[in-house]
Amino acid sequence: MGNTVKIQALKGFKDILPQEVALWRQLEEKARQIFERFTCEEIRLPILEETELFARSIGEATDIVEKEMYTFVDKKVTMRPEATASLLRAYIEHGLHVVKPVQRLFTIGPMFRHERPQKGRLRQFHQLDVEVLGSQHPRVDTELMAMAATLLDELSIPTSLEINSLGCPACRPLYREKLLHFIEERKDSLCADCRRRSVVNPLRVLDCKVESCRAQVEEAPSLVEHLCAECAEHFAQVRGGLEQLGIAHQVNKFMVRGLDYYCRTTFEFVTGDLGAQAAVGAGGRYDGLIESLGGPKGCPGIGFAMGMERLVLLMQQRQGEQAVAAPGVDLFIAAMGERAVARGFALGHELRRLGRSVAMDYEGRSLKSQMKQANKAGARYALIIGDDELAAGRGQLRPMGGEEQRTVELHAAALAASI
RNA sequence: GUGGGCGUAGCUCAAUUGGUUAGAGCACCUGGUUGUGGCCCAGGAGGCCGUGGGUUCAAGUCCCAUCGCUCACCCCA
Repeated sequence: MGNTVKIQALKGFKDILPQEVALWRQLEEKARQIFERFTCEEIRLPILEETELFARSIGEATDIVEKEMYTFVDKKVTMRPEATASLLRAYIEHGLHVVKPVQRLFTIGPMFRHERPQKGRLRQFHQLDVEVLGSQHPRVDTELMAMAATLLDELSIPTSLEINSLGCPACRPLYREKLLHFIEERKDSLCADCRRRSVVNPLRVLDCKVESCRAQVEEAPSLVEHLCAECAEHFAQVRGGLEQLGIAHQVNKFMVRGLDYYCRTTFEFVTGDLGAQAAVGAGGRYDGLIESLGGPKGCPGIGFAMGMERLVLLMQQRQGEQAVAAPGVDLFIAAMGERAVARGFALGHELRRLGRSVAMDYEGRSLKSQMKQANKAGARYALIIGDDELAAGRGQLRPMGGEEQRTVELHAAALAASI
């Protein structure tokens, strides 16, 4: 031990310890329950995909593809940095559009990005991901946001919903030109990052956090004012739908998305309780993407992802560190002496086969110590077996709640019935 | 990739202007008369003070380096 090198988890990779797992399960169960209420079906996807898939969908020039992917260079495969690409690959590969004209799918699992970790941001992180494929109806957009809002609401996580429209290939290029012109005019007074953005991804200048940039951007031409007739109508209907359902939201005309594939509706659920990581969920429409990945022509899609670490952090803030109920132990078998332990061991197995959770200590500790363990394990009953009990074929069944202890037959079926 | 903060027991933290065997709480183990949990009491175990150099009679404490964690920028869920 002395001179072995300590091995620890990789930077940005975290163990989720038993105590925390309870919260994760709570989140997963609630998410599945609500997604299924909105008739979404679960799909499970591989973690490794061809590198090409992500390069084509997310965009060659994005930070994710440029420098954050975990790629096996020699094999040309990558650990997924997000779920949409994989899900669409599966959708196309299995011809799911033929099976049903509108597919509602969700998936839950780990994603990988080689970023510098910080609060609410890890290198292996987990997302809830929902995609609706095959419809461009604005009600679908609304429904998806309604579903996310429902989940957050039922988790008691307060957020605000911000929406915007990014236009489509018909109107965005025109807007982009205008924006570039606007940026060019005041290039000298923008921050260094924004000057870089103006080349790489001009829309990003809109959501710069630097105060001096923000002030100027206020006067920048906005996306929503330059939408084509179809996009404007679509956006109006999405907003109308949200109002109809009573879902609070506000238009943030400076909200853009980092991934190339988004068009029209984009949205973000934001919180002020996570430091710099304000977005707990975000998504948008990507009508051209499926076709560009080799799917059916003109097939539209929309989806969103939620960061589970961020949700869990917020759940912890809401619920405090209160110990979530440990998995209940029905019976703790406290046996003294080798023969009694042997008998208890066999009895315990039978009880487990009968569906009871049974704990036992094999270390030969004192009865007092075993009772302490039973208490700590949260056992509902303790069964005490010693030489006397063994001889009589009976044991002492002690309810841990404080009720009177009684003598019981050492038969699994009888015991199972009384605990 | 760039900055700031922090590294002492499993966890949360103490340790005077550098001074001798580095402490506490929680958790853990064993007891508090025969074989009975929670509360209480007593005892025990548990640390190369992140690592490596340096200054000094003397370093957990000061200096340098390095590694790690963390927050923020960037980017994003």
